[in-house]
Amino acid sequence: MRQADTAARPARERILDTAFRLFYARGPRGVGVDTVIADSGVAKATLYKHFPRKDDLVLAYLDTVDQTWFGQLRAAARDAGDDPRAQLVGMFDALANAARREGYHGCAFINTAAESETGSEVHARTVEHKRVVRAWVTDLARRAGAVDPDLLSRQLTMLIDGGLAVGVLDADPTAPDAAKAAARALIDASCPR
Amino acid sequence: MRQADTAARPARERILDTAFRLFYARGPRGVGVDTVIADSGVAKATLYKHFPRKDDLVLAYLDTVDQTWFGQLRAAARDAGDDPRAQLVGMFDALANAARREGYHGCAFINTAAESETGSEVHARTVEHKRVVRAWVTDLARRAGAVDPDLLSRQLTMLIDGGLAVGVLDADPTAPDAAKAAARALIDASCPR
DNA sequence: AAGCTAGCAGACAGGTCTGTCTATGCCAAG
DNA sequence: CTTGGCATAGACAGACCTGTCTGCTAGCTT
Repeated sequence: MRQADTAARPARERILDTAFRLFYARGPRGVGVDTVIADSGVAKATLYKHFPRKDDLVLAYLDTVDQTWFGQLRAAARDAGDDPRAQLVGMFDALANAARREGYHGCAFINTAAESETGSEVHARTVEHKRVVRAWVTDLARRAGAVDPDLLSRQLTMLIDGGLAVGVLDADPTAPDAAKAAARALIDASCPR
Repeated sequence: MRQADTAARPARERILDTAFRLFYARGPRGVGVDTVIADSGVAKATLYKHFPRKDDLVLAYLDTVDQTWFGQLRAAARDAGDDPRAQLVGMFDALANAARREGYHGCAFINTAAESETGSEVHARTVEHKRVVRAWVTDLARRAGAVDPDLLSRQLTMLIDGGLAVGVLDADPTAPDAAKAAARALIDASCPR
Protein backbone atom coordinates (compact mmCIF):
# COMPACT_ATOMS: atom_id res chain seq x y z
CA MET A 1 0.00 0.00 0.00
CA ARG A 2 2.58 2.46 1.04
CA GLN A 3 4.75 0.91 -1.60
CA ALA A 4 2.04 1.63 -4.14
CA ASP A 5 2.11 5.25 -3.01
CA THR A 6 5.81 5.55 -3.44
CA ALA A 7 5.54 3.94 -6.84
CA ALA A 8 2.98 6.57 -7.83
CA ARG A 9 4.95 9.39 -6.24
CA PRO A 10 8.57 8.46 -5.67
CA ALA A 11 10.20 9.77 -2.53
CA ARG A 12 12.42 12.16 -4.45
CA GLU A 13 9.43 13.86 -6.04
CA ARG A 14 7.53 14.17 -2.79
CA ILE A 15 10.58 15.70 -1.14
CA LEU A 16 11.06 18.21 -3.94
CA ASP A 17 7.40 19.20 -4.01
CA THR A 18 7.36 19.76 -0.28
CA ALA A 19 10.65 21.61 -0.34
CA PHE A 20 9.40 23.84 -3.13
CA ARG A 21 6.30 24.79 -1.21
CA LEU A 22 8.00 25.37 2.12
CA PHE A 23 11.19 26.98 0.82
CA TYR A 24 9.29 29.45 -1.31
CA ALA A 25 6.95 30.40 1.52
CA ARG A 26 9.51 30.79 4.32
CA GLY A 27 12.88 30.78 2.63
CA PRO A 28 15.27 27.80 2.72
CA ARG A 29 16.83 28.93 5.96
CA GLY A 30 13.44 29.25 7.59
CA VAL A 31 12.60 25.61 7.01
CA GLY A 32 14.30 22.81 8.89
CA VAL A 33 15.09 19.49 7.30
CA ASP A 34 12.84 17.89 9.90
CA THR A 35 9.89 19.90 8.64
CA VAL A 36 10.47 18.80 5.06
CA ILE A 37 10.65 15.22 6.30
CA ALA A 38 7.44 15.46 8.31
CA ASP A 39 5.52 17.19 5.52
CA SER A 40 6.64 14.90 2.75
CA GLY A 41 6.16 11.74 4.82
CA VAL A 42 9.64 10.49 4.11
CA ALA A 43 12.34 9.08 6.36
CA LYS A 44 15.33 11.18 7.26
CA ALA A 45 17.74 8.65 5.78
CA THR A 46 15.83 8.75 2.51
CA LEU A 47 16.10 12.49 2.24
CA TYR A 48 19.80 12.45 2.98
CA LYS A 49 20.27 9.67 0.46
CA HIS A 50 18.82 11.78 -2.35
CA PHE A 51 20.24 15.08 -1.10
CA PRO A 52 23.43 14.52 0.94
CA ARG A 53 23.47 18.11 2.21
CA LYS A 54 20.58 20.49 2.74
CA ASP A 55 22.20 22.78 0.19
CA ASP A 56 21.77 20.07 -2.43
CA LEU A 57 18.05 20.21 -1.79
CA VAL A 58 18.13 23.99 -2.01
CA LEU A 59 19.95 23.77 -5.34
CA ALA A 60 17.36 21.32 -6.65
CA TYR A 61 14.67 23.71 -5.46
CA LEU A 62 16.27 26.56 -7.37
CA ASP A 63 16.50 24.41 -10.49
CA THR A 64 12.80 23.67 -10.22
CA VAL A 65 11.94 27.34 -9.85
CA ASP A 66 14.26 28.20 -12.72
CA GLN A 67 12.55 25.76 -15.07
CA THR A 68 9.07 26.81 -13.98
CA TRP A 69 9.57 30.56 -14.05
CA PHE A 70 11.69 30.69 -17.18
CA GLY A 71 9.13 28.43 -18.85
CA GLN A 72 6.33 30.81 -17.89
CA LEU A 73 8.28 33.77 -19.23
CA ARG A 74 8.84 32.06 -22.58
CA ALA A 75 5.25 30.88 -22.77
CA ALA A 76 3.96 34.40 -22.11
CA ALA A 77 6.23 35.77 -24.82
CA ARG A 78 5.19 33.06 -27.27
CA ASP A 79 1.50 33.69 -26.59
CA ALA A 80 1.97 37.33 -27.59
CA GLY A 81 2.48 36.40 -31.22
CA ASP A 82 5.36 36.41 -33.66
CA ASP A 83 6.50 40.01 -33.40
CA PRO A 84 9.54 40.16 -31.08
CA ARG A 85 8.45 43.58 -29.91
CA ALA A 86 5.07 42.22 -28.85
CA GLN A 87 6.83 39.28 -27.23
CA LEU A 88 8.90 41.60 -25.05
CA VAL A 89 5.68 43.18 -23.83
CA GLY A 90 3.85 39.88 -23.52
CA MET A 91 6.59 38.55 -21.28
CA PHE A 92 5.14 40.74 -18.55
CA ASP A 93 1.99 38.65 -18.47
CA ALA A 94 4.05 36.02 -16.67
CA LEU A 95 4.60 38.58 -13.93
CA ALA A 96 0.87 39.30 -13.71
CA ASN A 97 0.06 35.60 -13.52
CA ALA A 98 2.65 35.02 -10.82
CA ALA A 99 1.36 37.93 -8.75
CA ARG A 100 -2.17 36.58 -8.88
CA ARG A 101 -1.13 33.13 -7.75
CA GLU A 102 -2.08 31.96 -4.27
CA GLY A 103 0.87 32.17 -1.91
CA TYR A 104 2.78 34.58 -4.13
CA HIS A 105 5.87 35.66 -2.25
CA GLY A 106 8.15 37.53 -4.60
CA CYS A 107 11.21 36.29 -6.44
CA ALA A 108 12.56 32.99 -5.15
CA PHE A 109 16.04 33.81 -6.41
CA ILE A 110 16.30 37.22 -4.82
CA ASN A 111 14.81 35.89 -1.60
CA THR A 112 17.24 32.98 -1.52
CA ALA A 113 20.22 35.10 -2.51
CA ALA A 114 19.38 37.46 0.34
CA GLU A 115 19.94 34.73 2.90
CA SER A 116 22.79 32.83 1.25
CA GLU A 117 26.43 33.65 1.62
CA THR A 118 27.95 35.50 -1.32
CA GLY A 119 30.20 33.09 -3.15
CA SER A 120 28.39 29.99 -1.98
CA GLU A 121 27.12 27.42 -4.44
CA VAL A 122 23.54 28.44 -3.74
CA HIS A 123 24.27 32.10 -4.32
CA ALA A 124 26.07 31.29 -7.57
CA ARG A 125 23.02 29.41 -8.80
CA THR A 126 20.78 32.44 -8.28
CA VAL A 127 23.20 34.61 -10.22
CA GLU A 128 23.33 32.07 -13.00
CA HIS A 129 19.55 32.07 -13.31
CA LYS A 130 19.39 35.82 -13.76
CA ARG A 131 22.19 35.64 -16.30
CA VAL A 132 20.37 33.08 -18.43
CA VAL A 133 17.10 35.01 -18.34
CA ARG A 134 18.84 38.23 -19.24
CA ALA A 135 20.64 36.61 -22.16
CA TRP A 136 17.30 35.42 -23.48
CA VAL A 137 15.74 38.88 -23.12
CA THR A 138 18.75 40.47 -24.80
CA ASP A 139 18.34 38.18 -27.76
CA LEU A 140 14.66 39.07 -27.96
CA ALA A 141 15.53 42.76 -27.80
CA ARG A 142 18.02 42.33 -30.60
CA ARG A 143 15.43 40.64 -32.77
CA ALA A 144 13.02 43.44 -31.91
CA GLY A 145 15.48 45.85 -33.48
CA ALA A 146 16.47 47.65 -30.31
CA VAL A 147 19.16 50.28 -30.75
CA ASP A 148 20.91 48.99 -27.65
CA PRO A 149 19.61 45.47 -26.91
CA ASP A 150 21.80 45.11 -23.86
CA LEU A 151 20.50 48.31 -22.32
CA LEU A 152 16.89 47.51 -23.09
CA SER A 153 17.14 44.00 -21.70
CA ARG A 154 18.71 45.36 -18.55
CA GLN A 155 15.89 47.82 -18.14
CA LEU A 156 13.19 45.26 -18.77
CA THR A 157 14.65 42.63 -16.47
CA MET A 158 15.06 45.31 -13.84
CA LEU A 159 11.37 46.09 -14.14
CA ILE A 160 10.50 42.42 -13.83
CA ASP A 161 12.80 41.97 -10.87
CA GLY A 162 11.37 45.05 -9.22
CA GLY A 163 7.83 43.86 -9.80
CA LEU A 164 8.70 40.42 -8.49
CA ALA A 165 10.80 41.58 -5.57
CA VAL A 166 8.15 43.81 -4.05
CA GLY A 167 5.87 40.79 -4.08
CA VAL A 168 7.56 39.70 -0.89
CA LEU A 169 6.30 42.86 0.77
CA ASP A 170 2.82 43.17 -0.60
CA ALA A 171 1.14 41.27 -3.42
CA ASP A 172 -0.28 44.31 -5.18
CA PRO A 173 -2.17 43.11 -8.26
CA THR A 174 -1.83 46.45 -10.06
CA ALA A 175 1.98 46.41 -9.99
CA PRO A 176 2.30 44.08 -13.00
CA ASP A 177 0.05 46.34 -15.07
CA ALA A 178 2.23 49.32 -14.27
CA ALA A 179 5.31 47.32 -15.17
CA LYS A 180 3.80 46.25 -18.47
CA ALA A 181 2.88 49.81 -19.37
CA ALA A 182 6.39 50.96 -18.50
CA ALA A 183 7.83 48.16 -20.61
CA ARG A 184 5.73 49.20 -23.57
CA ALA A 185 6.97 52.77 -23.29
CA LEU A 186 10.61 51.69 -23.02
CA ILE A 187 10.32 49.28 -25.94
CA ASP A 188 8.64 51.85 -28.14
CA ALA A 189 11.35 54.36 -27.32
CA SER A 190 14.19 51.89 -27.94
CA CYS A 191 13.03 50.15 -31.09
CA PRO A 192 12.77 52.49 -34.10
CA ARG A 193 10.20 51.26 -36.58
CA MET B 1 39.19 54.46 30.56
CA ARG B 2 36.57 51.99 29.48
CA GLN B 3 34.06 54.40 30.91
CA ALA B 4 35.57 57.12 28.74
CA ASP B 5 35.03 54.87 25.75
CA THR B 6 31.43 54.25 26.57
CA ALA B 7 30.93 57.95 27.14
CA ALA B 8 32.30 58.63 23.67
CA ARG B 9 30.31 55.78 22.14
CA PRO B 10 27.48 54.65 24.36
CA ALA B 11 26.65 50.96 24.34
CA ARG B 12 23.39 51.47 22.48
CA GLU B 13 25.17 53.15 19.59
CA ARG B 14 27.85 50.50 19.36
CA ILE B 15 25.20 47.79 19.34
CA LEU B 16 23.23 49.51 16.59
CA ASP B 17 26.30 50.16 14.45
CA THR B 18 27.37 46.54 14.72
CA ALA B 19 23.86 45.26 14.09
CA PHE B 20 23.56 47.47 11.03
CA ARG B 21 26.78 46.15 9.58
CA LEU B 22 26.12 42.48 10.31
CA PHE B 23 22.39 42.44 9.60
CA TYR B 24 22.84 44.11 6.25
CA ALA B 25 25.63 41.78 5.22
CA ARG B 26 24.11 38.47 6.31
CA GLY B 27 20.47 39.22 7.05
CA PRO B 28 19.07 39.46 10.60
CA ARG B 29 18.39 35.76 10.79
CA GLY B 30 21.94 34.97 9.72
CA VAL B 31 23.43 36.80 12.68
CA GLY B 32 23.17 35.49 16.21
CA VAL B 33 22.78 37.78 19.17
CA ASP B 34 26.07 36.41 20.47
CA THR B 35 27.84 37.65 17.36
CA VAL B 36 26.46 41.16 17.79
CA ILE B 37 27.60 41.06 21.41
CA ALA B 38 31.10 39.89 20.58
CA ASP B 39 31.54 42.39 17.75
CA SER B 40 30.24 45.38 19.62
CA GLY B 41 32.13 44.51 22.82
CA VAL B 42 29.04 44.75 24.95
CA ALA B 43 27.64 42.51 27.65
CA LYS B 44 24.66 40.32 26.91
CA ALA B 45 22.65 41.91 29.69
CA THR B 46 23.33 45.34 28.24
CA LEU B 47 22.04 44.37 24.82
CA TYR B 48 18.91 42.83 26.27
CA LYS B 49 18.40 45.89 28.42
CA HIS B 50 18.27 48.18 25.38
CA PHE B 51 16.54 45.67 23.10
CA PRO B 52 14.41 43.21 25.11
CA ARG B 53 13.86 40.93 22.10
CA LYS B 54 16.05 40.39 19.08
CA ASP B 55 13.20 41.67 16.94
CA ASP B 56 13.44 45.01 18.72
CA LEU B 57 17.00 45.25 17.50
CA VAL B 58 15.91 44.29 14.01
CA LEU B 59 13.24 47.00 14.10
CA ALA B 60 15.80 49.56 15.22
CA TYR B 61 18.04 48.39 12.39
CA LEU B 62 15.23 48.90 9.88
CA ASP B 63 14.57 52.37 11.27
CA THR B 64 18.22 53.25 10.79
CA VAL B 65 18.20 52.00 7.22
CA ASP B 66 14.94 53.83 6.57
CA GLN B 67 16.35 57.15 7.74
CA THR B 68 19.61 56.67 5.87
CA TRP B 69 18.20 55.48 2.58
CA PHE B 70 15.22 57.81 2.48
CA GLY B 71 17.59 60.65 3.37
CA GLN B 72 19.85 59.74 0.47
CA LEU B 73 16.90 59.62 -1.91
CA ARG B 74 15.73 63.08 -0.86
CA ALA B 75 19.25 64.47 -0.99
CA ALA B 76 19.77 63.13 -4.50
CA ALA B 77 16.47 64.67 -5.60
CA ARG B 78 17.31 67.98 -3.96
CA ASP B 79 20.74 68.07 -5.60
CA ALA B 80 19.10 67.79 -9.02
CA GLY B 81 17.68 71.28 -8.77
CA ASP B 82 14.25 72.84 -8.38
CA ASP B 83 12.41 71.23 -11.26
CA PRO B 84 10.34 68.30 -9.92
CA ARG B 85 10.88 66.47 -13.19
CA ALA B 86 14.65 66.72 -12.79
CA GLN B 87 14.27 65.68 -9.15
CA LEU B 88 12.52 62.47 -10.16
CA VAL B 89 15.46 61.65 -12.40
CA GLY B 90 18.04 62.81 -9.89
CA MET B 91 16.61 60.47 -7.31
CA PHE B 92 18.26 57.65 -9.21
CA ASP B 93 21.69 58.98 -8.28
CA ALA B 94 21.04 57.62 -4.81
CA LEU B 95 20.79 54.18 -6.40
CA ALA B 96 24.08 54.67 -8.21
CA ASN B 97 25.79 55.81 -5.03
CA ALA B 98 24.46 52.87 -3.08
CA ALA B 99 25.58 50.39 -5.73
CA ARG B 100 29.10 51.79 -5.66
CA ARG B 101 29.37 51.53 -1.91
CA GLU B 102 31.64 48.89 -0.39
CA GLY B 103 29.65 45.92 0.87
CA TYR B 104 26.60 46.79 -1.19
CA HIS B 105 24.12 43.98 -0.78
CA GLY B 106 20.81 45.04 -2.27
CA CYS B 107 17.73 46.36 -0.52
CA ALA B 108 17.74 45.83 3.22
CA PHE B 109 13.95 45.89 3.33
CA ILE B 110 13.38 43.33 0.60
CA ASN B 111 16.09 41.13 2.04
CA THR B 112 14.63 41.35 5.53
CA ALA B 113 11.06 40.89 4.34
CA ALA B 114 12.15 37.75 2.50
CA GLU B 115 13.16 36.10 5.74
CA SER B 116 10.50 37.49 8.08
CA GLU B 117 7.10 36.02 8.59
CA THR B 118 4.30 37.79 6.74
CA GLY B 119 2.25 39.66 9.30
CA SER B 120 5.05 39.97 11.82
CA GLU B 121 6.06 43.33 13.25
CA VAL B 122 9.30 43.24 11.29
CA HIS B 123 7.53 42.49 8.04
CA ALA B 124 5.03 45.28 8.66
CA ARG B 125 7.89 47.73 9.12
CA THR B 126 9.36 46.88 5.74
CA VAL B 127 5.97 47.41 4.09
CA GLU B 128 5.59 50.72 5.89
CA HIS B 129 8.95 51.93 4.59
CA LYS B 130 8.02 51.23 0.99
CA ARG B 131 4.67 52.95 1.52
CA VAL B 132 6.29 56.13 2.82
CA VAL B 133 8.82 56.28 0.00
CA ARG B 134 6.14 55.70 -2.58
CA ALA B 135 3.95 58.44 -1.14
CA TRP B 136 6.87 60.82 -1.42
CA VAL B 137 7.56 59.85 -5.03
CA THR B 138 3.87 60.17 -5.88
CA ASP B 139 3.87 63.70 -4.52
CA LEU B 140 6.94 64.51 -6.59
CA ALA B 141 5.29 63.04 -9.68
CA ARG B 142 2.20 65.14 -9.07
CA ARG B 143 4.29 68.30 -8.82
CA ALA B 144 6.09 67.24 -11.99
CA GLY B 145 2.76 67.36 -13.76
CA ALA B 146 2.42 63.66 -14.42
CA VAL B 147 -0.83 62.63 -16.08
CA ASP B 148 -1.11 59.71 -13.65
CA PRO B 149 1.16 60.41 -10.67
CA ASP B 150 0.23 57.16 -8.97
CA LEU B 151 1.14 55.09 -12.00
CA LEU B 152 4.39 56.94 -12.62
CA SER B 153 5.47 56.65 -8.99
CA ARG B 154 4.70 52.95 -9.06
CA GLN B 155 6.81 52.52 -12.15
CA LEU B 156 9.71 54.53 -10.81
CA THR B 157 9.76 52.84 -7.42
CA MET B 158 9.58 49.51 -9.19
CA LEU B 159 12.66 50.46 -11.16
CA ILE B 160 14.46 51.49 -8.00
CA ASP B 161 13.43 48.34 -6.20
CA GLY B 162 14.51 46.24 -9.15
CA GLY B 163 17.85 48.01 -9.33
CA LEU B 164 18.33 47.63 -5.60
CA ALA B 165 17.07 44.07 -5.37
CA VAL B 166 19.43 42.64 -7.95
CA GLY B 167 22.25 44.16 -5.91
CA VAL B 168 22.01 41.13 -3.66
CA LEU B 169 22.94 38.96 -6.63
CA ASP B 170 25.59 40.98 -8.32
CA ALA B 171 26.68 44.56 -7.73
CA ASP B 172 26.66 45.61 -11.36
CA PRO B 173 27.68 49.29 -11.54
CA THR B 174 25.95 49.83 -14.89
CA ALA B 175 22.51 48.84 -13.61
CA PRO B 176 21.82 52.24 -12.01
CA ASP B 177 22.65 54.02 -15.27
CA ALA B 178 20.17 51.85 -17.14
CA ALA B 179 17.57 52.52 -14.47
CA LYS B 180 18.15 56.26 -14.70
CA ALA B 181 17.82 56.24 -18.48
CA ALA B 182 14.61 54.25 -18.19
CA ALA B 183 13.29 56.68 -15.60
CA ARG B 184 14.02 59.61 -17.89
CA ALA B 185 12.08 57.97 -20.71
CA LEU B 186 9.12 57.16 -18.48
CA ILE B 187 9.02 60.63 -16.97
CA ASP B 188 9.22 62.30 -20.37
CA ALA B 189 6.40 60.13 -21.62
CA SER B 190 4.22 60.76 -18.55
CA CYS B 191 4.70 64.48 -18.01
CA PRO B 192 3.40 66.58 -20.90
CA ARG B 193 5.21 69.86 -21.19
C1' DA C 1 31.14 57.87 52.43
C1' DA C 2 27.07 55.53 50.45
C1' DG C 3 24.10 54.48 47.03
C1' DC C 4 22.77 54.41 42.24
C1' DT C 5 23.35 53.58 37.49
C1' DA C 6 25.53 51.59 33.57
C1' DG C 7 28.10 48.35 31.96
C1' DC C 8 31.09 43.86 31.73
C1' DA C 9 31.67 38.70 32.07
C1' DG C 10 29.84 34.53 31.53
C1' DA C 11 27.05 30.43 33.13
C1' DC C 12 22.78 28.35 32.14
C1' DA C 13 18.21 26.53 30.41
C1' DG C 14 15.49 25.03 26.75
C1' DG C 15 14.90 24.81 22.10
C1' DT C 16 16.21 24.02 17.07
C1' DC C 17 19.35 22.95 13.57
C1' DT C 18 22.06 19.55 10.51
C1' DG C 19 23.80 15.29 9.68
C1' DT C 20 24.83 10.25 11.25
C1' DC C 21 23.56 5.93 12.70
C1' DT C 22 20.96 1.77 14.17
C1' DA C 23 17.11 -1.19 13.71
C1' DT C 24 13.27 -2.70 11.18
C1' DG C 25 9.89 -3.78 7.24
C1' DC C 26 8.64 -4.85 2.60
C1' DC C 27 9.03 -6.19 -2.14
C1' DA C 28 11.03 -8.11 -6.15
C1' DA C 29 14.64 -10.70 -8.52
C1' DG C 30 17.41 -14.55 -8.64
C1' DC D 1 13.27 -19.21 -0.33
C1' DT D 2 16.66 -16.09 0.24
C1' DT D 3 19.14 -12.11 -0.57
C1' DG D 4 19.64 -7.27 -1.90
C1' DG D 5 17.74 -2.81 -2.32
C1' DC D 6 14.97 0.72 -0.76
C1' DA D 7 12.11 2.63 2.37
C1' DT D 8 10.54 3.86 7.44
C1' DA D 9 11.15 5.18 12.34
C1' DG D 10 13.58 7.47 15.38
C1' DA D 11 17.63 8.03 18.66
C1' DC D 12 21.67 10.65 18.95
C1' DA D 13 25.70 14.02 18.73
C1' DG D 14 27.31 18.50 18.41
C1' DA D 15 26.56 22.98 17.19
C1' DC D 16 24.04 27.16 17.57
C1' DC D 17 20.05 29.96 18.94
C1' DT D 18 17.41 33.19 22.20
C1' DG D 19 16.63 34.88 26.49
C1' DT D 20 17.50 34.83 31.83
C1' DC D 21 20.20 35.26 35.71
C1' DT D 22 24.03 36.04 39.02
C1' DG D 23 28.31 38.61 40.28
C1' DC D 24 31.34 42.06 39.66
C1' DT D 25 33.43 46.86 38.46
C1' DA D 26 33.63 51.80 37.96
C1' DG D 27 32.14 56.30 38.03
C1' DC D 28 28.76 59.97 39.36
C1' DT D 29 25.68 62.04 42.66
C1' DT D 30 24.14 63.14 46.97
